[in-house]
Amino acid sequence: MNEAQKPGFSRCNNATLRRAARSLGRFYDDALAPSGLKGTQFGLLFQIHVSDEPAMGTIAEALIMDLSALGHTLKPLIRDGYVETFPDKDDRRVKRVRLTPQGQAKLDEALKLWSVAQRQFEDKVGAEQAAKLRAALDAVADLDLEMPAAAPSV
Amino acid sequence: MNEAQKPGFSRCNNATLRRAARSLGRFYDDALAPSGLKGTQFGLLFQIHVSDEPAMGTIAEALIMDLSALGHTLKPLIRDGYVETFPDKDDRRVKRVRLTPQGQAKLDEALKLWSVAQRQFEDKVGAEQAAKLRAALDAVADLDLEMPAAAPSV
DNA sequence: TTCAATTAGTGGCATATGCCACTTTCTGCG
DNA sequence: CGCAGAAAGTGGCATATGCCACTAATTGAA
Repeated sequence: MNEAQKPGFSRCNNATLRRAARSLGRFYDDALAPSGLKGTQFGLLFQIHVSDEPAMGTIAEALIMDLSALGHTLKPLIRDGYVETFPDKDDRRVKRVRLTPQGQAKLDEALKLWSVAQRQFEDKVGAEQAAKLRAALDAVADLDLEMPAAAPSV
Repeated sequence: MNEAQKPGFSRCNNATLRRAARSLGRFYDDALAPSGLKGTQFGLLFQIHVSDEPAMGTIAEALIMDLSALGHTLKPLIRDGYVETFPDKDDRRVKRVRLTPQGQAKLDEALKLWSVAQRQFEDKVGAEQAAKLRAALDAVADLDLEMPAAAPSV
């Protein structure tokens, strides 16, 4: 790859991040394939699992994803019977989410496959390096980035 | 966010990466919004720009994306007149891609918006840190990760 | 030369994500 | 109490990505 190609391109933090995400995503997807889950779905099931019947908004916030996107992503998981929703007792606007027994089982199954990929990855880059990378990524994700927004004088 | 939530989740390198990508993606998307381009489209136009009438396969390889995905992503850009394709002179299977004059203009326009976002980001995390992060991400993207693939004895 | 295998793309199908407009509930204030 | 405004989701629409099956064009070897 000559000077003009990747280097110039990779100065963009966003593009570099997406590129890495596509690459790693395929790897984890492949690893999880036997379970029938995608990496994203696995992550979502796991997030639900470690939370306590979270509200949709809570999940969306934790994963930094759009609420409606979460709704869309949840649909196949509900359709396949891995997840179910129910209204909050005190606020009928709130919809809570939990794993079904099948969802729990599927997650357990996927966790085994995930471990293999995770270990493989960490063997390659080093557990320490991986942890640092994740920390850096979390920091980036939680940055309070905002466009100058046309600098309102007020 | 208590112990059970983000920390457990964020042990997954893939999930952490996607989360950061969603977050940063929105930031760059917002910045580019006035141009009408998404971050991905901007990246794609730029990649085409710095390459020399690349074949689709070449672009897909550089961006580590599926060839068919590239084809899909290219469609809106072609429809909007920013990009055009033409067959390779020597190999009729190969389809080459280039920016139209409008595409070039749009890229120039978007580059200004991109710079603002890029600068903003680097002011926050430090240019040095950002460069390190990109290097780490490129390293991850280019890792030769492969599943044991059921260890074929042959 | 001829045909099997390989290579480059396409189209269909499915998930991943976002934004926007709209509905339903709540909340807070007058 | 009653209504304006906020908060939580939904549905529609569009792009982002991948996989698979299939077509067209090339290549390599018999």
